[in-house]
Amino acid sequence: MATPGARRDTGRPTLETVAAQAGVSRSLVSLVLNNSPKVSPASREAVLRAVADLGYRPNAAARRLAERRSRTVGVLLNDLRQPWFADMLDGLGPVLYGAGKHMLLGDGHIDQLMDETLTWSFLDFGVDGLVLAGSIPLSAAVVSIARSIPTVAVGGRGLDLDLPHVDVLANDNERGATLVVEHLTGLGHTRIAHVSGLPSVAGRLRMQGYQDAMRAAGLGADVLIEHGDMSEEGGYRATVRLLSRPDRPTAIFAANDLTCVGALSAATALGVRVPDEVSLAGFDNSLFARLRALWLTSVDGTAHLMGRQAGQMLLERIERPSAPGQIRLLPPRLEVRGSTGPAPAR
Amino acid sequence: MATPGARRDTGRPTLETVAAQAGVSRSLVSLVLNNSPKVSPASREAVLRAVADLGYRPNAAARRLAERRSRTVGVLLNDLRQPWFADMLDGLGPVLYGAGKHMLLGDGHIDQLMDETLTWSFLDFGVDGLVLAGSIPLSAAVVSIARSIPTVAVGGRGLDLDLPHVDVLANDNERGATLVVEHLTGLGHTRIAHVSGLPSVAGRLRMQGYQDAMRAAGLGADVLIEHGDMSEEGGYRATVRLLSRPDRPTAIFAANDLTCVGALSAATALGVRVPDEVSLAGFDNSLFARLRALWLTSVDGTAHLMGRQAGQMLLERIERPSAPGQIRLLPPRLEVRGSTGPAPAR
DNA sequence: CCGTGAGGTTGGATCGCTCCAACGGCGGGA
DNA sequence: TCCCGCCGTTGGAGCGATCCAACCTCACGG
Repeated sequence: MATPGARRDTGRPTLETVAAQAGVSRSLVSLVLNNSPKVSPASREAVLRAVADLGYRPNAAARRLAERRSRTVGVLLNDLRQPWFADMLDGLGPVLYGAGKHMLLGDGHIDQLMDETLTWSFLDFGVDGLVLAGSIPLSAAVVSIARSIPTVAVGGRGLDLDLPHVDVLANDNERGATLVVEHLTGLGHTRIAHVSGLPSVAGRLRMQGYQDAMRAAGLGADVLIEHGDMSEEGGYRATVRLLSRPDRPTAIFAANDLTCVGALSAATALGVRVPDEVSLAGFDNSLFARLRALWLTSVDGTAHLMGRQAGQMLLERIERPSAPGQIRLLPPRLEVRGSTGPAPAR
Repeated sequence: MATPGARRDTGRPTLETVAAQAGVSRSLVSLVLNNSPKVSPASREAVLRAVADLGYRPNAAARRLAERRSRTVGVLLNDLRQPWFADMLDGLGPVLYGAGKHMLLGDGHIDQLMDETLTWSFLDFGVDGLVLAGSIPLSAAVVSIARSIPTVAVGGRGLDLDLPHVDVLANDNERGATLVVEHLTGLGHTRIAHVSGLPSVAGRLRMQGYQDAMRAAGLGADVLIEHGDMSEEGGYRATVRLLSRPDRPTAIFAANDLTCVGALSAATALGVRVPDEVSLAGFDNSLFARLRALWLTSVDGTAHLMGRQAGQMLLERIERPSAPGQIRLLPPRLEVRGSTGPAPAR
């Protein structure tokens, strides 16, 4: 695919073009574009008009090359399918754009299949900062990047990240689990089981929170855990096992909404009425939980707020890259819906 | 080599560094990296070792500036919340990466809030091509971009795009609607209603397909449409209206899965059993439709395949930018699940 | 013995921008 | 009147890559 011969002229106006049109020098145009205070109103006016007339837009690559920074941050999501990303991004975007930064999105899931080209390309591109969202697997590429540029991890993974200058912003998963247990005990439940979502850090913390809260409520002996895997299928299977026990639980706390949906299906399939005979609670307050047909009580991780805060933390870190990394936990909120109700009379 | 006014040295190795280490010239290193055939095995070896030793990675901005192309395509999604994007991207990603292109993702929804900075930044960055996914509103920015660089529109919008050199790849929405109607008539239904999703082009086409298919089945007189808006809420309301009629339909074709979920809730709320008393079918075969607890019959738009094809079309268009734009429709598939069943005996 | 061409290799120009040192004009203080 | 400082402005040197024309070896045929 070698294209021999003359380099094509793209025809797009450059600084040079604008300068000529405005009758000033390249440098002056540059100063105007970066709104330097030391430009006379007259020149500024002339330049701006030339810019408008020509429809000039600066070449990002050239700017990046000269400036040695890209005014761009990379956002690595672990799987676009996770609904909370959208909310998180809605919070993150405005903060970054407000600071004059652009956002590059990448899907870590696809990236993995692609031999991490994306992650590397973030580095090659020279992003000024990186947001790791969700439980990104700590591949060599990611670690290497996180070590060399300002990074904030938001969401699930990260608490065990243990990199010196990386900030971590997460849901207080343990607190969320506590909220659920308190809600359920408040309704009179004692046999409260948990369907875990173990592979992930978030899952582990939620399980931990469940155990602690149960003990704190004096229900340490009633702790009952079946393992799921954060999927609907896993939730279904685990719940079938739970509801088949002779001393079946009257309430189930699922590690996430998808698991909870699985639990709901299982209860329906076994003819156990929700919430009359068994209460179900999920985690994430995702779109699923909000569907009328499901209407699940769920812990809200305040994704939007997390996005905003992640943005601010990243901007601060870009300012002072070597500040010690901090961990910030956001308090979750319980959204009570139709899947939980009073414990059945014995 | 006294460099006056020394700018900060980032410490990252450059071509120069590698060349020095390998004892050859910059140019040779460049040739090796672009695997030119005219390099002696010895030099190639030496260069590659130096690259590995130094951990050299080419600077994307510099490359882009010199090459005048970015090896990158922009993907503008209209709203990350749409589940089919993930599947589409799973199809698109490998094709593009396979051709040595990177992918920049952008969320048009956020972008709108942000005054279209993203869209412009794609242009500034100099993406080689653009994928418009879903029903992107045709803002000035988008139109201007689509006019100046190779673009493929995939998914909902686009059929009415009417830009000379833009390819359009879409679901055959009308055919999908036909599949549903045929499935339902095959089950003995005649009073088949439709909950539309009008604002969007896809919604209009699905409605059109429904009408045509009804007529083709000799049920032109039974055409019954209530307007929804592609949301759960809209589906709920429309279905309440439909099921409250004296001659209530025995089957409802919803414009998308979310609408169908709303319809399901409405049926449940009104005490109408699904599928015994009313059959429901959706469109998109999204995660919702696949949830056991909902288990909706739905039209599958083969998002993964669309992604793959969109990638190929874009690559071709990048090769020959001025070829006439083509429109390609992909045949959908009906995924039959638990929400449809035989028409109730009269 | 020399011209020739192919195979490798090299320097330098270039991409479009930023940044810095230097420069010209103008007004005010000595 | 002269000098100095300040404000605006300018040319030029990078940034880190690509690419082309020029160049240097040799091997080989005449």
